[in-house]
Amino acid sequence: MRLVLARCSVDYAGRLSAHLPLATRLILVKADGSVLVHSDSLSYKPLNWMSPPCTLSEFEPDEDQRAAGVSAVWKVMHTKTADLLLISLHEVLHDSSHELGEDPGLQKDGVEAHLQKLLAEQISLLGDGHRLVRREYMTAIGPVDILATDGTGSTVAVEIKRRGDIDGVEQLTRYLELLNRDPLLAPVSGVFAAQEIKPQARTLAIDRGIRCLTLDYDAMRGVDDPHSRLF
Amino acid sequence: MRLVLARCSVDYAGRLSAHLPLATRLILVKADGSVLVHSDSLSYKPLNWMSPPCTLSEFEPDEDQRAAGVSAVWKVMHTKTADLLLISLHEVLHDSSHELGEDPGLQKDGVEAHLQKLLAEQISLLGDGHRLVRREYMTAIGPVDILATDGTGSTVAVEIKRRGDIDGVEQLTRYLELLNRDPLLAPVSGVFAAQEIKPQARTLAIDRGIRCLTLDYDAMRGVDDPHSRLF
DNA sequence: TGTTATATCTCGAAC
DNA sequence: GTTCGAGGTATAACA
Repeated sequence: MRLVLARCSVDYAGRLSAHLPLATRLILVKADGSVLVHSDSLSYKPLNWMSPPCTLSEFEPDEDQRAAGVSAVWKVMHTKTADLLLISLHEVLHDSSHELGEDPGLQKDGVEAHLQKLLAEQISLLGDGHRLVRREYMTAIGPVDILATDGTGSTVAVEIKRRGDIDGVEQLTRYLELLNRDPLLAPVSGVFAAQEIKPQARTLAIDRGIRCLTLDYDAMRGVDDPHSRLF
Repeated sequence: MRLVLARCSVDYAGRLSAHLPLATRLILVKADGSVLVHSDSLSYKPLNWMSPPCTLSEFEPDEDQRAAGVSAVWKVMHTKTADLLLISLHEVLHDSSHELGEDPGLQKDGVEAHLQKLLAEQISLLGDGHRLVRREYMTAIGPVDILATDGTGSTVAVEIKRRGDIDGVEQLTRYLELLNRDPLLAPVSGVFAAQEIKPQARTLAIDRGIRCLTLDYDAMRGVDDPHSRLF
C-alpha cells in the first residue's frame, strides 16, 4: 500500500466524466493496483477512484504542465473497460509504501436473513393459529421468503424486507399472482413484513389487499437470544 | 487527516455486529472525526468505518488486553445513533498527521439527467413526427421523464433509465395507469428508453404494450457536442 | 428537515 | 460469466 499526500487535480473519464480541481488530497494505491483519492472530510466514499483490475503508469509532465506546476502525471487505466483516471501531481507532501499482507476479512451477522429466520421461528407473530410451511418456498420467478398457513388453513405468502419499499410490494404481488394460479394453493393471501414500512408502500399494499406487518427486530432477537448484542 | 498503519482488530456494533480479526491495516482519521479502516485490497469500500458526526477517544488497554499485545484501544462513537467502533491497536507501523484544507469538490456531468436532456432535444429518436410536450411532466405520483406526442397527436409517456430494469417498467406502468385516467390525455402509450435494457424488463414491457427504445449515449452526445469526451 | 431517487453505486450469491 | 437483490448502502435533489 502506497500513501501519497499531494496537491493534485484529477480527471476521470468512463461511465461519466468528472474533474477535481487542484487541492491537497490523499492518494491511496493498494496492492491490487486500485487507486482511491480521498479528501479530508466526507467519510466512506472516495472523491475519485479506480477499481481493479487496473494499471498505473507515471509520466513526465509536458512543457505546459510543467509550467503550470505539475511535477508528475499518473495515468490509471482499467484493464477491461476503457475507464481512465488521470492524476496531475503538484507538490508531494508525503509518500510512503507499506507491506500489509492478506486480510482475513470481515465477519458480519444480522440482516434480512436473520429477520427471516426469526420470523419463521416466531411464526405466531403473523397471527394466532399460523403455521410455517417453509422458508424460501421456490417458484418459477424466485423464492417466496416464507410460506405459511393461517388459522383456517389458507395459504399465506410473506415477503420480508428490512425496509419495506414499494419494490417489495411489487415483488410480493408478482408472487401472489403466480401462487394463486395454482389450484392446490389458491386462495393465497399476502403479508408484507418489514422493520419499517414506507407510507407509499403501505398504501399500495393495502390497496392490493396485502396485509402489512411491522417487525420489531430487537424484540424478536431478544426472544431468540437476550445477550446477542456486543455491548 | 491522520494516517495510522497498524496491526489491529476491529469490532463494530450498530445496525449489525461485525468483527475484523487481527491484521495490518490502514486507519484513516479525517478532519471531521470520521474513521475509515482499509485493507490493502478491495478498493473503494472500507472494511469498517464510522460516519460523522462522531467522537474518537483513546484508552489504555486493561490487564488482559495488554497481555494479548494491545497497545491502545480507540473507541469511536456516533453522536446521534448508538453505533460504536472499537479498534484494538497492536504494533503501530506508521502514524502521521497532515493539514489538507477544504476540498473544492467533484464536478461531474453526464448521467440520467443528461440522457433526458439529449432525448428531449432529439425527440425524433422516438419516431418520425414526435414532438416534445415537456420534460418532468408532474403527476400526483411523481414526474414523468418526458411527455411527447406521436405523429397522430396521441400522447406518449417516456421513462428514461441508464440501465433499464424491471423497476423502471413498473414505474412507467403506474404513470400510464394514472395518465390514462385523464380523458384529456388518454390514450397514452409508453416508451421505456435506456442505454441498456435487461431481458426481463424488456419482456415485461412488451407484455404490457410498452415500447422499448435503446439509447446510444455516445451517438446522442456526439450530435450534441462532438468533442465532449475527454480523450 | 424528512423523503425520494440515483449511484462510476459496491458487493456477494445464485443461476 | 451474468443476473439479481441487499447494503451499517451513501448521497444528492426535492418537498
